[in-house]
Amino acid sequence: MALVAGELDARHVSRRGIESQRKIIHAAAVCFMRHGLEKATVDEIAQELGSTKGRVYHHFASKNEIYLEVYRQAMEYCFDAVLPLLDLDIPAPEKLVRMATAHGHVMMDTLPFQRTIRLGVDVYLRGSATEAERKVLSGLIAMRNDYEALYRTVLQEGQTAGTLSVPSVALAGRMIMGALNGLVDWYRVRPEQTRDDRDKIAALLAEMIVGGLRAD
Amino acid sequence: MALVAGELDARHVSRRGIESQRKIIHAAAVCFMRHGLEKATVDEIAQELGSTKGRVYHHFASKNEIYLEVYRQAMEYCFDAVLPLLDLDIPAPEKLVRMATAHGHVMMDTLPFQRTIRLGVDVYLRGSATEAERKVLSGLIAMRNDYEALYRTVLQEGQTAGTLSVPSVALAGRMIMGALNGLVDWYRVRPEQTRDDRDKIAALLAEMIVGGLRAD
DNA sequence: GCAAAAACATTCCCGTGAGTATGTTTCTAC
DNA sequence: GTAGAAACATACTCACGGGAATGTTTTTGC
Repeated sequence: MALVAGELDARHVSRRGIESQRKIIHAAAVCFMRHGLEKATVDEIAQELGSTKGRVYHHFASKNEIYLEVYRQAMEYCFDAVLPLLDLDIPAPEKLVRMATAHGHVMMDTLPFQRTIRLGVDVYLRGSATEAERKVLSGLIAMRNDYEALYRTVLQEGQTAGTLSVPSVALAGRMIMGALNGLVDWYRVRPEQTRDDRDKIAALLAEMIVGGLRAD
Repeated sequence: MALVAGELDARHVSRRGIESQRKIIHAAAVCFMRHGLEKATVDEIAQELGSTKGRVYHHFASKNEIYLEVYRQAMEYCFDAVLPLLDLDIPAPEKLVRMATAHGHVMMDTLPFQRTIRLGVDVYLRGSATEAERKVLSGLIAMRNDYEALYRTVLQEGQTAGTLSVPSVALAGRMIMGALNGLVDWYRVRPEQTRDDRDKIAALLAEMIVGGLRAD
């Protein structure tokens, strides 16, 4: 049932239904972040909505399916923020800084989602997943690889152009992702934090990361 | 029961008992890495030992306690590798590279342990833990903070000495940890991988990370 | 060599939470 | 306005796994 990982089937879905699904996904992300993927119960997700389990299982076939949808949403946030920057006609180092900054912002702005996919990644779903679910998961992992490939592309660009000094594109890509994704481990949303604070975090982080790769 | 997080009580423990505990901890780390903290059952841990649940519960009061011990062990590995380097009388950038390299090696060499603490961190144990367990966990988190502080100390050293250019010591520390710990997300042990391969990974990674912080 | 304690194995209990079955309400189409 | 389907709520089932209870073997101290 439901739209498994964006598989928009032809089945008629009302506006209200879509909106309900959106809310469930979001509530699930919050619960997953709070208690982990397993500890977060479906009842709890429903309660977060001010609703009951019936609503959740009307829109999703299983808890796994919800998780997969959170995953997909998280990846979409990343792509939406970074893809537009690729077309910019600027030197690779600058482009990389822009991409890293954007990614940092996404991490902070969509924290529950990003933290969720970090918790489970591929370890969750082992065994307890159906064949179909595993297939969706493979697609999502491929999606994440594609995303990371964007960075590698720019790294290679800079290496070729001579503006970057990258001893290993693969390793540099890993390093960038690690440093940026680490944000979800320590960043905490605080009410007194302004937009400016997040800007500064993202900018400084991006500059430090790319700094080690600039050609001197 | 058992040595909760190194709390070596006066109770007499035989050499055989100690060894048994060690094996349980190690088997648990492997299982935790494979299936996550919740999915990994105590029965499975016992099976990994070629034993039964009775053995496990003879040495540990709960599954949580095992997890805490894995956590502590993981941190100890880190400290053991990095602490000696602090006394070296070399410039901060070099020292930082050495520390980062050592940390990278630990990540790869003790993968199951490091991956385990990454899975749960503080999210696991929420609610289902006893007061005592939570207290031990706090201690372990403090331990991790202390470890990260080692890096911040050297960062500050370099900044003061003028050999490093660190806009934010706190943020730089986070960045370094993120980039290094990210290793456990993508590094996979492969039989054909030599010691040399790991050396190269650790060295390149460390250089890229610190490179962005050197004073020009 | 013999208690007694440690180091296990075996068996059982029982709460928890995913998923289901079924009822009730609200919307939509005609 | 009235079927009928979508969108929920309520109540139930049932497997799984943590931990306890209990039995058995091995080690250790004297």
